[in-house]
Amino acid sequence: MPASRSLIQGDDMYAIPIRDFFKSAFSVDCVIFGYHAGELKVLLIQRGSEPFENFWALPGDLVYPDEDLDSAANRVLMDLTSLTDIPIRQVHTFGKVDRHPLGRVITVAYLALVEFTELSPHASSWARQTRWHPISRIPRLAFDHKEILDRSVLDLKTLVLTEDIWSKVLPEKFTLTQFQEFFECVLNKRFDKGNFRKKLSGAPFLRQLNETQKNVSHRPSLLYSLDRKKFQSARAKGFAFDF
Amino acid sequence: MPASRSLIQGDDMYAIPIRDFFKSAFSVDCVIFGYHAGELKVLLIQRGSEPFENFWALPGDLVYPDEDLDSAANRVLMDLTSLTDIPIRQVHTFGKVDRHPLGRVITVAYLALVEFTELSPHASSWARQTRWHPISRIPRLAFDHKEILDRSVLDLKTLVLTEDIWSKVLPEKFTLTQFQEFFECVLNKRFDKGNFRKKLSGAPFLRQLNETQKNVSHRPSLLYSLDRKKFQSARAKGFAFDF
DNA sequence: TACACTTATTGTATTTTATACAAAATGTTA
DNA sequence: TAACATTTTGTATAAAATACAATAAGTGTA
Repeated sequence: MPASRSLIQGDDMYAIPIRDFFKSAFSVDCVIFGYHAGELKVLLIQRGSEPFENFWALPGDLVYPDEDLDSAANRVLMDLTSLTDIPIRQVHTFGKVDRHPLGRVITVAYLALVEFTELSPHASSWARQTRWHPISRIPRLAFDHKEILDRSVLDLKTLVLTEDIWSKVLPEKFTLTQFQEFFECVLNKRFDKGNFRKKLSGAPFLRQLNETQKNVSHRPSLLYSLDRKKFQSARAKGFAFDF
Repeated sequence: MPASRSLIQGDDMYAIPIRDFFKSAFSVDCVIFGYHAGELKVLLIQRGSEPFENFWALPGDLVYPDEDLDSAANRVLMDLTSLTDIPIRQVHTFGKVDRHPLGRVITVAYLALVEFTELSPHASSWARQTRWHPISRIPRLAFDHKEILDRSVLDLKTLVLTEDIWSKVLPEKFTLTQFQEFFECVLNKRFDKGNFRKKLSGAPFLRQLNETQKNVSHRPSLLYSLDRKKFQSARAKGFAFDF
């Protein structure tokens, strides 16, 4: 395509009328990962209408003309889970010409991570049902959602090492074992217990509490909490886990 | 916004007619980084028309209705530099409601890295002029392009450690010193010469050639070349530089 | 109470990697 | 041939990663 087709940049000699450009839509799709006790799942909806009626799909929606992209992603998350205040991250934008049967629709994928037992997603007008699916067993998905999901799983692995998106999956007070199990699950690796703790022992963002586990039939663990401020400032200086 | 406004998902009781969603456009903007001899620059254009006439801006264009996102980014790069076969990477999508004066336009930012002396970008119908600007001295930019650029500089630092987008900035045959200088420049760090080489000495993707520098007034360096295949397979196994 | 049991926590010895710095090598140039 | 500039190799030390063992502190049970 010659540059001269361009209009918005100023040359309209052979240009497509600009109104022909303003006939597209964009959507957001949310990859909502759920973690609990060593299991990683993803929240899917079963579509209630065409196209791809009855197919499982990532929850998503068209973006309103007067709505920011990030707001749209938060809205979808909110509609489905009633959760606000969940950190979300943009992953990638998928824009193949024919990816949507109804017209030209590109979609911006977002990723979130929550504790899935704390959350009962409601079916909604547009979702026949919602269900947590283990990431290891995913049904056939609508649109290009499998590609979006695969990409997001990779991105999640990077993100847990650099950002505190895991802050919502651990209880307010957690043990180092829980902390380790989470990373083992997401990264799909095992760590030596002693060495894992040694690595974390200097971390300024882990506050050791004067409290221990209760009612466990073994030596109770010390409890820790996350100091978000200190994590952010460590991150700003370039900190990342090197698991 | 209530979920019930959604239409594409199936509920049209209170919905905005779907045609009202298909009134947006999207563009791509290319952050073309140029490297040469320890200097990092970015290619900007001076806009030839409104909006933001005469402002410096990232090269970009609206995406045609029948054009994939990646193709559009390649087209912009091609129009401006006549270079094909440059690896590009999607960075982020910027979608604030009012980011474009002509209507709802979200933009997908792409990043590329080239050797800037090998390239004479042409001014074009839509670009009054083009110029390489050192990343340390950037003029006021049109739209939200400063935000896009800042974000891309950060992404570049991550990308050079994990992907071979640097493959186009080094000559076919290069010295380890050149290799080191490139990373020092982009990452804005200094490395010990001996230790830097030691780290690289095991790298299977660096082929040592039976050839040395010519016409240098000091001990000539051995020349190396990149084995792309081996780099890719190392990368697939999780390799990344840890500079 | 004493002892088994389970997991937490600390420790230690070994290997590997990073770092700082120096020495030697190899071309050009005067 | 010696000065010069950079490459290349080496070495000594410090730091970090790893494997694995020992000890601690609860619960449950004889």
